[in-house]
Amino acid sequence: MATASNHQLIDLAALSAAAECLKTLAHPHRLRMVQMLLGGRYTVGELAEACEIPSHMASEHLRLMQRCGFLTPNRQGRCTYYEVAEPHLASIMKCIESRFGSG
Amino acid sequence: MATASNHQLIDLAALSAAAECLKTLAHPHRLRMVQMLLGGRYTVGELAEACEIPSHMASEHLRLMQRCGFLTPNRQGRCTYYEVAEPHLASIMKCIESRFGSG
DNA sequence: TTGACATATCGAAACCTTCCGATATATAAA
DNA sequence: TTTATATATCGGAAGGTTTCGATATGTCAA
Repeated sequence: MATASNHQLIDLAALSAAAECLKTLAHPHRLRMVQMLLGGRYTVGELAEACEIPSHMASEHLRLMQRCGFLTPNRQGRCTYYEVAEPHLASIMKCIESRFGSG
Repeated sequence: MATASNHQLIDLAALSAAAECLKTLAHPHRLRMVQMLLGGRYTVGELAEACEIPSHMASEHLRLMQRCGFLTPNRQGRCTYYEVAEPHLASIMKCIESRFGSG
């Protein structure tokens, strides 16, 4: 049976890694950034402006998300573009949108 | 177009609520509990034993998850059974399993 | 009522996160 | 080289989370 409902419990070490990633995602500004980046690439400054925070704080949020593999930076002249690097982010974000979106 | 890709950005207030919920989920013992409870109902003691923690700490984790609407308690004699109350938990957990599960 | 058991709550110590101002680096333009 | 712009990093203050032992509550059995 391919793709059978694999309902073994995940071991605690893997759950700790998952918890780390969820903790990283669990911030309103970071969620906004991820939601934007799922639709294309943006610079630090653009993301900062969308979240209404100073860009040095956006930079810090982006660093955290880079550290757990969600995003990758891509320097282009003076600007750094960030892009989504973790494909699972799209499906997690869809879950969040279906629960919290205005639809 | 029904179910068109609803790609408006969620407002920051809703993202804050989402972040709260994610933060609550973002703990290895709480993830283990949710994973178990998606397969049936369990008592505080059973969940504590599965996580290898004292039951008064399991009780605290369960209280947090109850507070954000994930679970509901159900007293039966001396035991309290907890059950999943938020249907979206199943799909979020599936995302997590597909990324971190041993499959 | 007493004792045993299951769960819940309290208060404090230890730890982690967020945020901020200041400063550093890296690139481009003058 | 100097200046301006964009991003990154540092150190510390404020606030939140986790964990623990101690204690309280709620239920059953004797």
